[in-house]
Amino acid sequence: MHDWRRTHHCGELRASHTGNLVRLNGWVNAYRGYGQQVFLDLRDRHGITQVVVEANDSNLELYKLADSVGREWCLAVEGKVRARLPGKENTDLATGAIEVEATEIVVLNQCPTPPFEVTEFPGEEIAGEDLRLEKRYLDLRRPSLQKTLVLRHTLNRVIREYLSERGFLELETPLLGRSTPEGARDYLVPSRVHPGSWYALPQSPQLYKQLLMIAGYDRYFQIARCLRDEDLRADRQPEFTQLDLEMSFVDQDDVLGMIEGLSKEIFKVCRGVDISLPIRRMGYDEAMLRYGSDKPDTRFGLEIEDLCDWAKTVDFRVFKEVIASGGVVRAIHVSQGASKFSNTDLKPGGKLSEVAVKAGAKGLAWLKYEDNKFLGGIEKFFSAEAQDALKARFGFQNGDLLLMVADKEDTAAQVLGTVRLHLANVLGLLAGKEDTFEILWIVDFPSFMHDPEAGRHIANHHPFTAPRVEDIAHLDTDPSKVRARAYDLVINGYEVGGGSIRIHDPVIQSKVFSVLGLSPEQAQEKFGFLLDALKHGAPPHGGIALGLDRWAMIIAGTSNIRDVIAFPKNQRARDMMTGAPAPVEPKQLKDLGL
RNA sequence: GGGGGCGUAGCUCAAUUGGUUAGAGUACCGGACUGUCGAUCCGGUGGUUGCGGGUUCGACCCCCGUCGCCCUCGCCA
Repeated sequence: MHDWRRTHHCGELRASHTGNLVRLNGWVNAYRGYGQQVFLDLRDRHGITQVVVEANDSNLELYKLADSVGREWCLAVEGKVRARLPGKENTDLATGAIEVEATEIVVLNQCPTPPFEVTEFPGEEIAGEDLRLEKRYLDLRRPSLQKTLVLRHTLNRVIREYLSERGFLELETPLLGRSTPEGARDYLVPSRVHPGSWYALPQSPQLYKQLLMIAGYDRYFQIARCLRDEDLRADRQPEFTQLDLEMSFVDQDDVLGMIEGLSKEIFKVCRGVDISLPIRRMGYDEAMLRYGSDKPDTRFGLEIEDLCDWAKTVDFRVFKEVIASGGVVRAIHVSQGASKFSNTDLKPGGKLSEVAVKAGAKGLAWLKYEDNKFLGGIEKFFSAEAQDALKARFGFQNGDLLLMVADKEDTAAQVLGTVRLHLANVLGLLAGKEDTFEILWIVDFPSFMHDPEAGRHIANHHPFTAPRVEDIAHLDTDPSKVRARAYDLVINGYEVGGGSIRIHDPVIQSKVFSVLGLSPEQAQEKFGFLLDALKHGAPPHGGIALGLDRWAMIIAGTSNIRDVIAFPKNQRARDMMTGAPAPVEPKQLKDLGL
């Protein structure tokens, strides 16, 4: 072959190309020998084309070569496009009307028998993930994984177009920065020039983008890699990608509105789904009360009900004591749930009870309603009137189940939030919801949470989040009452974005540092550059960051973040393919003074 | 660091709850076949049951330790 370079890709040829002399480059997806014929499916990222070699008197060499190739060999094929025999078209392939009758084949590279099958078959289990991650270059040949990486590209493209059209500048910020207190554990990089000193890789470009606002770049975005040295989860990687965005001279509604428009565009282009605007907003307190979570999955019901008023009226010591000590009694009513859980599941040590206990509950109280009466053991503590009130409150039907938790408010919320998600899984409430996207803003977060271990307040969002104007007075008196001008974006129970209006007043910023237990000296030492910058005509500004890996997960319909990252780390933060992290040469350490 | 699950042929899984020679599908190798398309049919190779120790007449199975992978809590401003 004088030139092996392709004239077409493997998803391109149609009946209209019949008679053309073409060259294809690709990988052997499948081999089918049939007597004196060989069929090869040649695959590239665009599609699959069938190549055929028929033995005759003059092409013995070619036939032998075609008969000898293995899966995943890389080939160049030259041949003539011809229509398939009538009735032999393959409607499953875009190129199924034609085939290429090979006149010459060049083996660009061989491949040993792959350690797992690259070809995917519906309903068939693919190889284990650790093996696939070790040979990721083969795994990434799978069409489904190629589709998710194309999605990542489309997502980035939509974002760049949408924001550029609206006057945003895509600007870059340093990877080598300064370690700051608060927040996640930093990845550190030793300085060779300054032995004993360290750079930190960014947890986010937070401070730089605020400084860009102060510098007058009033609409900024960046598709930024962020790094946090914390333990991994199914939806968390140590390095991940955020759409980082910041705007000057805006309030909360401006940022939310901009992201709502962008979200609509993303879903339209990347998923073909039309979401309706505006996106629902829910206060943090309401989310915690009704769903026991600040990132509620609202695709199903099972909402949490507060039973304090009712619990006060009953003669049940457990409830009485909890209420008396300032706690709450809350419940989930599971319609027709009684038969789904045996008394053994519900009793202490039982499956469902353990879910609650592991989430922090002391126990799970329960009532079944069968034969028009309550059963479960604790119903004897409830008077007929109390039982009637309960019945009316939930509209009890025979077969219903009530799960109750009495505890401190935050514990009760967390426990029932966990139980609620568990119930949804066990009861299959999310089946058939693959195309449902429940999007909502969570707003009005408390600015600070008290950390009993450290004996101080910690920032709920981050230390640069502006308090609501009417709450500023509480900074000096009772910081726990301060609500933040912060917002999280939640889709189907995933936190996919979070941001805030920032503090642009150096006095308030200093006050917040003080609430967080930073002395003026410490604040000056760690954040002096920011406090100084805020004095130099800082504009009001705010922004948000979207977790693009999670967006890609949701749009791609996977619950595994590694499915949407080309070269992810495993759960112990190791790159299974390269073996990173790995020891380095002693000389490298010496150069760094380590 | 805690809790849970898993580890058997290259791959995906089974092995009747401690019992004879650890099986199946697929992949791979060989053979047959001129319209296949997850080809089919016939035959074949392939096992330190993650690793180490223990209990037992006997261990894939039970016990102890250890390694690895996954989920989760802590952690993730």
